[in-house]
Amino acid sequence: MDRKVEQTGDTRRDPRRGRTRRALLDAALELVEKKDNFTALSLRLVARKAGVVPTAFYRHFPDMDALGLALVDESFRTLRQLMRDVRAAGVPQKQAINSSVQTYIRYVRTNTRHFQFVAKERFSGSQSIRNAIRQEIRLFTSELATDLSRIPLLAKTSAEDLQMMSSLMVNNMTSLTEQVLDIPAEDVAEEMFLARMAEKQLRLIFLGAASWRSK
Amino acid sequence: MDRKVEQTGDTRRDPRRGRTRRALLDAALELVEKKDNFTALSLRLVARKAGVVPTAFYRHFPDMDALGLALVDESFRTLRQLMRDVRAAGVPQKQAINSSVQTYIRYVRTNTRHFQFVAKERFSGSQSIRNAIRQEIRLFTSELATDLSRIPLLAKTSAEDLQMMSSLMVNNMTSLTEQVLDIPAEDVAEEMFLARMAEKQLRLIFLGAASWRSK
DNA sequence: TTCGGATGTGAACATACGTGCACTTTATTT
DNA sequence: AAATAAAGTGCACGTATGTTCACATCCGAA
Repeated sequence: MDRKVEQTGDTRRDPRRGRTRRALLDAALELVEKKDNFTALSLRLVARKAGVVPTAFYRHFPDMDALGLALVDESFRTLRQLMRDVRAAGVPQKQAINSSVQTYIRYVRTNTRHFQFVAKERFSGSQSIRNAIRQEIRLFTSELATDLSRIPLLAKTSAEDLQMMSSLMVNNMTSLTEQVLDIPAEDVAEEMFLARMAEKQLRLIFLGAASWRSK
Repeated sequence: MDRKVEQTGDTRRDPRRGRTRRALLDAALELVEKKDNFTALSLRLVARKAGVVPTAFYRHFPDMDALGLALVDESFRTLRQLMRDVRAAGVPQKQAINSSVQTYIRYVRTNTRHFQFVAKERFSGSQSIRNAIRQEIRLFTSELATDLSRIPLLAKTSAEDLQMMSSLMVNNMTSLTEQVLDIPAEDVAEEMFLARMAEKQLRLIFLGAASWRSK
């Protein structure tokens, strides 16, 4: 954030910096797939994969943790983009559930490495990374809750109950994500099965929400 | 399992073996809390914490991965015990949901370290550990599905839909578990809030299941 | 063209790790 | 009391890691 120069010619001076920075981020993402873990990566390993000497790492990040935080940021930036697109198309009604799930799965597939990273680090990452991820998910859930409040059927549902419902849906999406990541990309049959299950689960949740009375 | 001697005097010869084995397992569990990760632990670190020289480790496990698998086994053994207790008390009806959630949370609290371990390694552990955990959860979900099938209201629900519902509930439990683990044990207010949310979510799921028609 | 800061390099350090090996200790079975 | 196998020890090795420092190279600004 405070990285950019205050002058206008930032893009002309940065190409080199930008490139190895990207290379480091990509190297880390790629290595997370192979080495089970982000914590399991070493600064030297990442630098090596990025085609750079270990000490060059420090020119871009103070330590591995900072790199991890950058990855969290990146991951949710793309997710937020998706959310915005979906929101622009209107809140999914029961009819639109199926296509939404399909879209989402395709999205997860095209951003596998970022989702893998988040799924893995969500609970086993460093303290700061865990916090960052949790914070993003919290935000995401809240936004979904306000989306829900605009559905006529849920117009008079209490704020707490809306939050409860959206967290239920986010849970479901999260779990779907992790299941999709856990099967090979070629197994389309299994993927379609997962999709059908997720659609049913979402539909069931909507059913429950429809007949929900605050008690 | 093939560890016990075939003779009768197993307990007289084993105390030493049994004790350091336990010490190693406990050391690992304790260190997982501090070091974010099981993969982040080193054989030497665990041995040190267990009060034993590194090479002694090999007398009990071929490598760290084996230790991890033993921990998975242990964790789910206790969870299965809980399941059996609950089942003995009958499948929770709507009235019993609240007390079930309370019971479960208390259970998570008294077995924090095992649950922490599973939550962390579920996605970021080694291949074999991930598989072991997934297998256990799958089994757990299936058992819950057959439990659900015994509820009169769901008597004529298809097997697939039952599976779908139980996985929805397991997701919810999983997420509750992880949320409970993420707040300090002293924060009873937040814990009660989580409990109330989880109860509502379960109730909503039951509501949805009740008005579920196979399509 | 020259200058200066950003980016990348290379060597070196202390430290930690996994594992192999020959050994001592311990406790039970004969 | 002697034998034996399991459990624990101590030492050594090759390898990997994070971080330091002084130095080289690049490239836009002056």
